[in-house]
Amino acid sequence: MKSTPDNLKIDGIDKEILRFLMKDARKSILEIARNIGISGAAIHQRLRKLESSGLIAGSKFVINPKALGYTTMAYIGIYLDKAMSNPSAVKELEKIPEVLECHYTTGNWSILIKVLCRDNEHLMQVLNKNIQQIEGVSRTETFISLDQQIDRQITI
Amino acid sequence: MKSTPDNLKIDGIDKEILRFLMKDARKSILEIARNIGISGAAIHQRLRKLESSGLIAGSKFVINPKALGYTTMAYIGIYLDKAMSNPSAVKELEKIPEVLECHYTTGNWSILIKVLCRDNEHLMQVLNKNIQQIEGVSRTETFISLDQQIDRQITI
DNA sequence: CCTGAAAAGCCCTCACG
DNA sequence: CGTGAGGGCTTTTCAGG
Repeated sequence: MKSTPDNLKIDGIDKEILRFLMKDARKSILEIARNIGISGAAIHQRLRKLESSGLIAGSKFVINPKALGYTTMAYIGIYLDKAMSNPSAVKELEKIPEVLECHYTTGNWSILIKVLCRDNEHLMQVLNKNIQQIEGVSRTETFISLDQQIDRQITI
Repeated sequence: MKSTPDNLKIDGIDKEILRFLMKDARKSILEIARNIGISGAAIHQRLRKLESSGLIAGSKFVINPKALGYTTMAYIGIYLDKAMSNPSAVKELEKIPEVLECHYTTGNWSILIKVLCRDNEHLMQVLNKNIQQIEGVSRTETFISLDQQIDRQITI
């Protein structure tokens, strides 16, 4: 089972290890060890501890959407009819591959989603043919990201 | 309708390799090779090709913010005075570690940001003591994410 | 574009300070 | 916590089909 957040003690060396791997998940343990100045075995032990603590959610290759021709990112606020339950809307949104994030939010909308499309025309199709077709979706508000200027993880 | 730019040719095997690594960046080349059914050397060559094509933006360890006590995520729409330039606002936002994303958007706001805070009180402090203090920020609208139900990358 | 082989390097465990 | 040593696996390169 998971350990509780309270018995999680990460020191400066743990933080250094994490900072290296958050930038490059494929960096070798020995290279990190040489950078920090302790043995590979020590890094290995600390990593196992960090993994079993639940702090590490996994690792990912990040692919560059622009290289695949996906250049239009947008946020869409969705109003749902009162009769429409959030879970069944999410189930439909999951089927749309262009939907990368979905948040159940406070405020005007029921749902806020992030979509990634090839271009504005593609975005329009996703809006008209996919999102607006979902039962219970009454209205949407779209905000196109002209430029993403910050993209990072939590600072450790 | 083309889905990829012309100079980039990725076939089914490339896609399989990427799908494995997008899920787990530390999966070994040989393990991928065994799954796909070709030699490790072939996977290695294809990975080098994919890296030099610009398709791969990097790799990341994903850490679990909840394990660090960060449980409140929110989106904040920011209105800027006309006199305030976007780049100088972004420069200030970069200094706030709780700001994870920053988008220059069409629509009502000048800027849409994503923040991650420990709790609602921390969010309030970030709003009052950091964001509202930035020169040129006239008004903000905050949407707390009660639950993030989808979080994924582009489908390959 | 693939392969298998071979050298170099890394992962992981262990016994111990 | 830390270490260094060692067996086994991986990475990386290369000549060849």
